[in-house]
Amino acid sequence: MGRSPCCEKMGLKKGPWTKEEDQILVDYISRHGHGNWRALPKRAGLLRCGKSCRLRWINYLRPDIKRGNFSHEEEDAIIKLHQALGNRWSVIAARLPGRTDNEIKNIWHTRLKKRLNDYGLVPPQPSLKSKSQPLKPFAMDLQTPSSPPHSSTTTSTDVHASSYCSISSHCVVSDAVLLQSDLPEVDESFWSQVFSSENSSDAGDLPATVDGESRFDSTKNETYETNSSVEFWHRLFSKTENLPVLPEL
DNA sequence: AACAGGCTCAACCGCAGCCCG
DNA sequence: GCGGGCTGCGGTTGAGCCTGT
Repeated sequence: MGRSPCCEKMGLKKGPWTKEEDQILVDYISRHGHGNWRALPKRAGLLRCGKSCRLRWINYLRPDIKRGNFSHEEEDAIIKLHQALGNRWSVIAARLPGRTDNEIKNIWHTRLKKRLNDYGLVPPQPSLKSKSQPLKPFAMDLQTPSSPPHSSTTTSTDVHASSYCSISSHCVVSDAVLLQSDLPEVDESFWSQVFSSENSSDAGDLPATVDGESRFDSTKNETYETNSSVEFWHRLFSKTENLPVLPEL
């Protein structure tokens, strides 16, 4: 095994990327795909290591990256998923289309963790040491409550959710269970649909907080106005709180 | 206006696991 | 089955920005 030597080579640039470098990388990948990351910088004419190129592409340049503030729903989803999955940022990111693991990790450490601490709800340190433990995929249903979760039976892979979930919406539910069956896979087009309609005349159908403007501010002790998404999570957890708890993931 | 402390986030580091010869 | 190379992941860092005094 051992560490890849590519970043140790002399003469490779480090630090913030310039617009020119970004452009070169985007141009190259859009034309040829990334292929072998290690070989990419040389082929593209970049004085960067492949690792750096990969990170820049995945975390910043990818066309499907959704920039901007996290919505209330996304923050809730992160909190819940973190409770269920632990620090498996890439898995959490996979449930939040358009968001990167790095971004989610940052949000968690800078805002959400602090927010939970403010409420005296210290997030547990999940005992998920092994990356190889199988996780049956599920997805957070972040759609509006007008499209209710799928009704179906409980499965053995239901994910135990948190007692501190929905802090941002003041919707704390104890020992709730996030059902895989309640959380259908998110269509990758979902976010683009939601956020493209955000500015449309149909935006009234969307949760009031989806634009991130009316976020909860724990430092000011302000709450979100009750909105449909809050009701949705409340319904979800209320509906499921008596269901059996999963064994540890 | 200046400074200090806090916060954010892009980027780096190093390990672990997967893949392939 | 083994070993080396590559990729992906999570933890950490630090520069720049923000906010309060």
